Amino acid sequence: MRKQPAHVNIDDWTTQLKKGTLEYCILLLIRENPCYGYEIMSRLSKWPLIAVKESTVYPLLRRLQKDGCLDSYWQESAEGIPPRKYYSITQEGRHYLEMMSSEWDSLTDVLAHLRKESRSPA
Amino acid sequence: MRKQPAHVNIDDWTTQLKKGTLEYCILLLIRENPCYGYEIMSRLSKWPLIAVKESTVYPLLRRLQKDGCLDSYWQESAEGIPPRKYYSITQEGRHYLEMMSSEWDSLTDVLAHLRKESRSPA
DNA sequence: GAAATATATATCGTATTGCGTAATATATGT
DNA sequence: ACATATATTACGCAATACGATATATATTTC
Repeated sequence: MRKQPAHVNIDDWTTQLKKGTLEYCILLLIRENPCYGYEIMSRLSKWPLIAVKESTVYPLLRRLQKDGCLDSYWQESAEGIPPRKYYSITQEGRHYLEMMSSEWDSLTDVLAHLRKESRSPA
Repeated sequence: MRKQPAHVNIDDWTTQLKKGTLEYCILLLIRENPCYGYEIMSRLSKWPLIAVKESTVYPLLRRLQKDGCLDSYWQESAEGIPPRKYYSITQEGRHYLEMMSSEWDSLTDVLAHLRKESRSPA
């Protein structure tokens, strides 16, 4: 059982804000070079806002592969390090990424407009 | 029962992208002038990306009031038009909005960085 | 030697959100 | 009589991010 605060919590909001955005960030990372899950987690966690845990990144990668956006292959690592599952982007993934970028541009436009609008006095 | 496509769908993605963002948009609208639900729905629907239905905007307004970000009051309308429930922003709502704007700036910074990074060839 | 840490992947269950569908109520237009 | 516009509300579903946990190996620390 967890307490349900009667007040807003900015951390809860940023969790919601990540929905969809993480998928976009991960495809942007894999777009250039194949990546493995742990690597993605480490690289994204440099920005606190989009930091992710294992329980977020691994299911997301599997889903993107299931949906045809990613391919995967196993690769042995140096001694003592477990093998890594690399994900690479597919043609469909690149196409999807283009649409995402277009929608992202629209969203930032809308927000820029709303933020400016609401600042100007009536 | 609904079909579960094995491929990505940009409309499903934009639905996820709205999570959290809609809350931000609505607070930005109410920030300046008190608004009623139907009005918010109409105004947001001018941008296809953040168009909302009644089933989205009314629960959201109630939640924001429950969490202390909004106050509400009923007001009679012109003849024949049902009374309207107006929502106005509270001090806590304004404070929350400031934090949201800060997080939104961070998010756009991260995405701008990732988009630029992944375009440059290795 | 035992314990903690880093690397690396995976699963289970939960909370929250946006939304489809539908109900309710009033007045106007056709 | 029927559709449309205005306005609010309730029910239930699908998807995502995440906390907690499990597994396995090698290095570091006590």
